[in-house]
Amino acid sequence: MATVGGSPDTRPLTRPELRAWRGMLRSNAALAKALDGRLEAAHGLQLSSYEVLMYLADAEDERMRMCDLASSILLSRSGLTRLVDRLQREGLLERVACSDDARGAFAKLTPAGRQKLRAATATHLEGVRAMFLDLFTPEELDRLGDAWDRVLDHAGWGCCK
Amino acid sequence: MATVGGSPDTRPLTRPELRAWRGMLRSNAALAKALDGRLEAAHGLQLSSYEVLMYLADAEDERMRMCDLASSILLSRSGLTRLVDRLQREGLLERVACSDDARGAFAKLTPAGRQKLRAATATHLEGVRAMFLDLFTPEELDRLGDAWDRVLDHAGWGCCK
DNA sequence: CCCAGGTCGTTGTGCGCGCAATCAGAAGCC
DNA sequence: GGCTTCTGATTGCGCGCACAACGACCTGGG
Repeated sequence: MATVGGSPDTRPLTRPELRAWRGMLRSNAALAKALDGRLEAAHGLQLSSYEVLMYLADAEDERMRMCDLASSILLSRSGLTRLVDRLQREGLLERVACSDDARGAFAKLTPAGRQKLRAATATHLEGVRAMFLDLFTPEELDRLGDAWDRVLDHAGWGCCK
Repeated sequence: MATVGGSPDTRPLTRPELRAWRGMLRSNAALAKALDGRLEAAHGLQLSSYEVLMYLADAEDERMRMCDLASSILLSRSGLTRLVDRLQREGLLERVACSDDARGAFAKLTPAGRQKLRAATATHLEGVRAMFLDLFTPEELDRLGDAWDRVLDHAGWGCCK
């Protein structure tokens, strides 16, 4: 029926394959849009802004190099520059010069930023749990985690990005 | 230690939770970027363009209403208008008036579009299999499919969007 | 010491997207 | 039939992002 020949698998996706693949795309889109919308509505904060504040809060001394921050939140360096610009303008973080590398710059959380993050975190975590985590048992979450590790590892993102 | 009180679960994410959640975000980003890059490099086609052609090819008479197309590929109507503009300019599809609703318009695959899709599909499917589907057993894919259904169902996307 | 090559952050530019407004046409109501 | 109301598609506009180019700076080899 299908094209015969041993080339790298190009058959159309089977139903289960389609379900697994397209479901992931749609779920991700739905979750991202919903969570971003909630955060925006409740605190006037973009999801990407939230991620910046969150990584900063987790970092030592609440500060990170622009470069590391960019790769943490999966953004280009130029994109991060502008994002940090906006957050600085809102007073949620500040730029701090780097003493041992005059090229470098830190983004550092301000008290206002810390407070904003606390409020936003409640909203965000509540959403993540309600729309995602709570739908699965701990065992299922582990399975999912394994799956992602497999994907990221195979894509070469576990190590170099 | 943590804040005591029975409010809707706002504790920080546990390690397994974080792994399941952030892994999904990163996997999705990695897959999307990689697949889009391949498609772009091999055929000068965006992932979103590919999706349009694909849905058209699957549709009856290889044509779909703009509206349906937009919701299929999770794009705003205005976004789709421009995307179809571009694809039309490249000759991959054409606009066809709708006889029973003068407001409506169809996007219809051209022979060139069909051919382009055939070539791109090989690249795309190969990528999806290599980077995602092949990493899982059929049983695991079913589990994943179940997971997505749960997420989408709970988000109210199974029915109304 | 000096220079080549790499890295960090910023800026110019273009692109794709969503939102809101708009227009044409359909659908319901009296 | 004439009115309001709704829907499909397009357009104006602003935003956030990536890419490429740039200047400042670090680093290693001669």
